[in-house]
Amino acid sequence: MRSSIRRSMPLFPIGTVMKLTDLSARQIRYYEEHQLIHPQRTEGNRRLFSLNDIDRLFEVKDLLDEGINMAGIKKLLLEEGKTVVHSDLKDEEGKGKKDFTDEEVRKLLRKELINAGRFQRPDSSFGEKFRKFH
DNA sequence: ATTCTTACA
DNA sequence: TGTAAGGA
Repeated sequence: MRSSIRRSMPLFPIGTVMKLTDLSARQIRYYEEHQLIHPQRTEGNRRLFSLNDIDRLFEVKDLLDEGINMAGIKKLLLEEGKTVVHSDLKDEEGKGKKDFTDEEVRKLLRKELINAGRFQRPDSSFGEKFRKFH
């Protein structure tokens, strides 16, 4: 299939994920405890989230808005999780979910790099834009 | 400046 | 879930 960057590649620190998903660090870490996401760690023990982790976070957020509790969310996402967790080479097959094109990924990464070396900037639209890819 | 873990007036 | 504390 197309030449895409593996969606499970560790890329963003928790701060970025917070802005993207509009979830608190507390919530993100809590969902990790519940095996809903599996961010990797850097040598310094910092979490690095992949695009798959972020997708999952959005799903969790949606389910939460629908009034579903952790137990329910885990039951729903954990099954599918078996596919996502080990999806280094393939993860969209049979799930009906679109994959990011290299250009889309590069676009996101570029934005990250640009904002990485600058002060604090309140961004409220990126999360929605990102979400639109779904 | 950021993120991490632990714990709870 | 928020938030403070103390270290990396």
